[in-house]
Amino acid sequence: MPWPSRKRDKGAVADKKEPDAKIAKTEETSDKEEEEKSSKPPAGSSKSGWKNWKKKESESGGEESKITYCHWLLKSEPESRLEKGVDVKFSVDDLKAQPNQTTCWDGVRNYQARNFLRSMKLGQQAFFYHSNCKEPGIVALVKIVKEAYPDHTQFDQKDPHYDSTSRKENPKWSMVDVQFVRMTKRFIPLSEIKAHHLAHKADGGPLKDMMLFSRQRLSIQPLTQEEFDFVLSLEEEKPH
DNA sequence: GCCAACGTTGGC
DNA sequence: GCCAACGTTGGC
Repeated sequence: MPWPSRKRDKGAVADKKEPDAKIAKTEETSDKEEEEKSSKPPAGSSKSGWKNWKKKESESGGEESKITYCHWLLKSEPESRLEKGVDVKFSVDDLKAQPNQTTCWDGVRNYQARNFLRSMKLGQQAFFYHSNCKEPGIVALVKIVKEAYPDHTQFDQKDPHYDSTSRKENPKWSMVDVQFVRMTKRFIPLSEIKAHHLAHKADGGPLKDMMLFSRQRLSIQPLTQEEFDFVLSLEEEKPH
């Protein structure tokens, strides 16, 4: 079942040696486990960390952590690049070439991205985004066909995303399965989305808070319904 | 290839 | 717990 797949998001944790203590305070506060679904501080985490996270959230998104997201943007690199000797390229054509045009989205090693992965629901749609390439932008629509389960690559020493600190009894990292739905009617370049984002920051339009720009390094990001609808409507327009 | 943004690490 | 150094992401 594990299809070969090389998604983006090597996250900073890929070769960390000493996890725990410190980490538990910083990112795990915001991201660790499932506690944060509720709006209370995770058990055993520092309050200040939680508060900071909440603050950051409202600053960048203007939304509360309560809102449930229904749409996503997934970054993947369409051009070859070696990571620990392994090519991490995974373009939309690579996705289409998979059995059932389905892949497991492995290799995510960033806590915030992981938590978004874990909140994905069966059938939800996502944009497939090409990053770190000549023409960054949205190329396709995909959907979640299997909800979060342990990412086996964290236990595989040969894998570039191996995490020696993760225990089988309590895996740190998750993945979902995604299936190709269709190409967008045209390529929607980052530059165009960004131009709308800038305009909307001035006039309060739907892309004013889009995470692609406020959390530029996050490889898995949620979109609000309005953001999703607006971006999708761009495929009907003439390119410019 | 450059480098800004930003997350992580580790000394103090 | 602060913060400088460091490493990675990813646009350009």
